Amino acid sequence: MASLRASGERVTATEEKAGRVVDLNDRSREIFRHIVESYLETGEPVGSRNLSRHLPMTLSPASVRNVMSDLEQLGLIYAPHTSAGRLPTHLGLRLFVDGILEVGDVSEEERRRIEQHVMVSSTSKKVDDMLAEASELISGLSLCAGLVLADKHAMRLKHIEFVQLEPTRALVVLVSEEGTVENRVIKLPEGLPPASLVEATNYLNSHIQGLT
DNA sequence: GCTTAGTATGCCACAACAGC
DNA sequence: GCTGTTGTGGCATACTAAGC
Repeated sequence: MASLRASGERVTATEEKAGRVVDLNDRSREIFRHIVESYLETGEPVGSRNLSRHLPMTLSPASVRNVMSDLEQLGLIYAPHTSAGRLPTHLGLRLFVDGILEVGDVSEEERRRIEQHVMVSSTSKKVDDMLAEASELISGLSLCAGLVLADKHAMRLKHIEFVQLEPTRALVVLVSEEGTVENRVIKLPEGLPPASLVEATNYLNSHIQGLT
């Protein structure tokens, strides 16, 4: 399985597959990129039909399936079951992230553009808008997917809300003083009366303001 | 629990195109 | 003209979710 480098160092099966990925044509790369990006966005399997609709080039679902089949053989994607779409494998995600990291150093010009853009944005916009714009800017400069994370340690709470989804699940909505909103789904103890959530909401809102 | 609709894949046949 | 490659469409099948 493992081949040998010129230096005699062994190449793992993973590295070997990664090398074969380089041989993929632009279309296969584009499809792989869409699968990973869609997965990162929704967490759901990506189907050939949906993919064919959203691809920049015109390809039928069957053609997309053929490419998907190649990507599956390379171990980059897999199907959770026969009638589901495809998900990126650990190897696929690894290669995708490596691809992002290997875009290269940011040039002085690019750095200046980013800083200038963020400075302008920060004076007039909400954090969510700034993050979206920063992601767009990075994506534009790198020609890859852009991923931007905000520092959550500094988030100071302004308001909290519990929304019961099911008897044992609730959605927690956290609003920060900066205006950012975060959602979390939590498990509830069985038999918890709905009034308890209202009580918890009122209690927390009177005690958490300004806390991290 | 059963039925139905929607969506997905695999397989096959066919068409278009390029290379010989 | 023949052959191989690539792309497309159609059909059968599988699975999930929703409705009854």
